Amino acid sequence: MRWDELGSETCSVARTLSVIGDRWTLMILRDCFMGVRRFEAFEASLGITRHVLSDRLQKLVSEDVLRKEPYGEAPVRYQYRLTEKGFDLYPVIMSIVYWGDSHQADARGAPIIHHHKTCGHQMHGTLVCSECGEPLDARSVEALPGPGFTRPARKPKRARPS
Amino acid sequence: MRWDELGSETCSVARTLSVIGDRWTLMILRDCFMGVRRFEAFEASLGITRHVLSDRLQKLVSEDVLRKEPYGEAPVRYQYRLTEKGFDLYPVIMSIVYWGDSHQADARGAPIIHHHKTCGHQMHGTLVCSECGEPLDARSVEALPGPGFTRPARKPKRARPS
DNA sequence: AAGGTGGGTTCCAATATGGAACTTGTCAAT
DNA sequence: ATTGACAAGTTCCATATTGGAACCCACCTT
Repeated sequence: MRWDELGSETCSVARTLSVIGDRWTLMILRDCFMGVRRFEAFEASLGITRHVLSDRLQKLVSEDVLRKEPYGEAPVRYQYRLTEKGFDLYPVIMSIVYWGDSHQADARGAPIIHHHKTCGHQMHGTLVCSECGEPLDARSVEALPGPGFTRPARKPKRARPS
Repeated sequence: MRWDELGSETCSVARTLSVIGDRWTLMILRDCFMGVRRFEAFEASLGITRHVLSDRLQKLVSEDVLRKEPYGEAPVRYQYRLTEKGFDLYPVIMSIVYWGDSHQADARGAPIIHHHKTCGHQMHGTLVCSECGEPLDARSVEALPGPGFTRPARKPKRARPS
């Protein structure tokens, strides 16, 4: 399966990864959530090549995750900002951050701590059940076919020449 | 910045992505959470090439996200299973699933629904504050330097020949 | 011994990425 | 009116990474 076919899979993971699942896109989005907006700022922050950055930003804009808006006048400059759809990726980023803090941090601890303005505490994101509020773990969740389910067309094993 | 340098960045997103942030790894992990264990089963499910699959499984094993265990006897077969560290990626996968369900599903709805055995409801994962339990959104969270923080060494802009 | 299976490796062509230089439009200073 | 600077890209080429298919090997089964 090639990368551009992923988006048409009957799987929300595949569909999401067809948008954000490449080498650099999530790093770009991390920067967006940190307030980075300008082309050169992404470049400096990420060490990504301009070529790839340009390509990824365009893809994110075409997927409606970012929008490109002009600002200033004469000279007009552009900034890339998260759309609501892009904002909704916050749980993905925060889950990634927490896993990194838990499992990939050096001895000193997490590089960044998060402060919840609503309650005033230092916190991390926790995934809970939308219905009962209990923390989720894989063992207590069953996956069942939903309304958009299509039985995967199992690719026939390539026939060996007989 | 090259891919193999990502892991040494002072950022939990970068560190996490150095482990799971490539084209196929998250798809492999999705399969793991769905109960796929054998080499050929991953291949059939993903349509990934054997070469890349082999490489990714080895990387995940070396990062302690999966472990390779022999089972059966004569012939010995192998299976790849999630470690606890791998299991902890569940929130990442579920956040990705929910975003895909919300924004990339077709008109029929989500391909998979989730049933929480603990409470008996159909549900999705929600990210909440670990302290107050309120749903999180980016606007209500401040990021501050933590114990493992190191001021990023800003790469000097390459000097233009004067 | 011939064929099947699981779990890989090897090889080559096609893609994608890294690195650096070049382009375009606009401003600001000399 | 030129020179230089800056933001935001594009272009070009060398190097890495993938996709696709074939090959390998140990161990069954018939």
